[in-house]
Amino acid sequence: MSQKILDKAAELNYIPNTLAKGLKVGKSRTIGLIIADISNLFFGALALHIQNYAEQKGYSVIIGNTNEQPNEMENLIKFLYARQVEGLIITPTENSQYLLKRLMNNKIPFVLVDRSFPELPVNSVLINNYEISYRSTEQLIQKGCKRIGLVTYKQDHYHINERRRGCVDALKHAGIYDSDIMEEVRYDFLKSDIKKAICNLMSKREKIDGIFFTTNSISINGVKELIKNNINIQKDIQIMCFDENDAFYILPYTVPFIKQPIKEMAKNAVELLIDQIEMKSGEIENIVVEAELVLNENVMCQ
Amino acid sequence: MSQKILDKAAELNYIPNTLAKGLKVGKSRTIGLIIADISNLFFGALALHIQNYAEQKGYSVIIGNTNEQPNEMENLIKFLYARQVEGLIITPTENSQYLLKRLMNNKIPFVLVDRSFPELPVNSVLINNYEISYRSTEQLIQKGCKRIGLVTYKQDHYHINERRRGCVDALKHAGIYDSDIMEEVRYDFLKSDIKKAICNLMSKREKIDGIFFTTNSISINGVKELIKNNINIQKDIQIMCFDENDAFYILPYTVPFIKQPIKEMAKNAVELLIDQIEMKSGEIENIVVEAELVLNENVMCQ
DNA sequence: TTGTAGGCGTTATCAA
DNA sequence: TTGATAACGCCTACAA
Repeated sequence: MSQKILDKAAELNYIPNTLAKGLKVGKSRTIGLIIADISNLFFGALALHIQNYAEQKGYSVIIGNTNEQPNEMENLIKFLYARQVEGLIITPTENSQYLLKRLMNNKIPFVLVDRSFPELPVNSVLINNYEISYRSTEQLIQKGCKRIGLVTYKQDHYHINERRRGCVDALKHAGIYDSDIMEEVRYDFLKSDIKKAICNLMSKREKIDGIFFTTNSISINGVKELIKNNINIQKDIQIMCFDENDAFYILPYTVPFIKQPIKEMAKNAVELLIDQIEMKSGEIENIVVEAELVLNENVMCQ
Repeated sequence: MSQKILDKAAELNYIPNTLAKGLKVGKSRTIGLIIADISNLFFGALALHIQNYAEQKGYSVIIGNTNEQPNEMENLIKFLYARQVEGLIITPTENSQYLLKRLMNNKIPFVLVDRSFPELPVNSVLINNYEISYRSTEQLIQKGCKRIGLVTYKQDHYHINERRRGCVDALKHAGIYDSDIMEEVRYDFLKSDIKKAICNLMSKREKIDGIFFTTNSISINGVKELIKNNINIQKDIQIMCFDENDAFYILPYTVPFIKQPIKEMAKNAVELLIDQIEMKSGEIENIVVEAELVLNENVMCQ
């Protein structure tokens, strides 16, 4: 092309209109990100890393929040579809399978992150929930715990149930499983339910000496509640938490936790989606990234 | 219009192409959000609230991260401009005034949040940095502190300097200001510099009995460092932190902090920008929202 | 190499 | 009311 034109374009610092370009070539170079609960630190970090990787690959990200509501998820999909997103990264809400099926019928590429529905043949990026929970529970047992309780959500999410199953299996394997100290809390009444759960656990005749928390929100609130009740987390009871939190580094004792590789999850999700979009792969992929058990003593001393 | 057509459209569940519409009417219904440091919790929360409010108003948000680098900010502006954003919400980096002037010349609507340059006539949403810092320092003094140190960033951000000035003025007013215990840390060497700063402060011949931290990252790391050094925050020293953190609720003692009204900042920024975009107002506005001093005792008991 | 025409999915305009 | 047509900014394709 004429150099003069290029020069003049540079001089006027011409920037092509991505929208018009997109309209013509049928590609928006935009992906949609559907997050279940943006107020949750884990999801916030995930969103921002996904955003970062996508941008590196030349894609914009439009983020939306469902507050765990399937109908919000439905609205969001419409909103994003109208904006011609080329694909979606989704942390699906409960009972949203019908929406995913619809996406599949419409041949819209998407990848699930953090959560999935094992009965659906869809792309996903998950952590090894069962194994890491099993191993972490073993860790508690190794520390000498003989009576370990569990606090989990009363809901039907595969990834959470896997965590529970991992913990329960480890307890059974050690011969110390007791269904009486498995507590369930509701998402919508988290604080009050955790209060009750901790109260229940601590008032058992046979004293509890360990607790496994299956999510970060449960962990934080559980630890708060224990402290409020003047229970010495190092001495009276051992705990195992999900996800990192600044609070754990600040406490005068160490709190072991399961650290999810958020960056890696983000990277995998973005790459998998872009592969789908750019037709590099038509295969369904289920990527499992490994979470890490952080015992923390080392961290405090670093 | 013919009802039949509408019916058929609904049946096929037709969703208009927002991009084509945007191309035609010259409006993308998208705004750009430029964040200085997305790994910072404060900015993360801010981003997500802005995202939420904007969506409520029918706008999409494309978020970008500058890592405090002006040249990244320049790239982002191009990226967003190419995507026809109708306006920008920006947490500007240091020395980015030239970029803002360029935006003004090009008549691109934008709003600064959290940070601003008082010498530039631009829309902004800030908190009352000076006043809240002054009042918070008074609070420390009222608690009985006689020798209060400060840890702040060694950088030229107006909002941070205002916090420092508020603290210093309160100390001067009480006749206990000592420039020898004002510590500066570098953003790029935060952890090691804070280690040094705390070490410096604690080794003074005349013992320190209070510290004012001017940002959330400084606060967290400062508290960590104090704990690591076995300094009893309630007994040996009083502190004042910026921004909320889960960790503060979990500690066995109470940590007073300055709580920024993040939601309100987000709401104001979005509304102000949309007013500008939709020409409801051509006036420059400088909105100041009030931060809150949280003394925490009440929170622990709730 | 350079120029021209057509079309992507809308909306606005004008004519019927 | 309805239908036809042009235009938004870009890209592709074909022609000169």
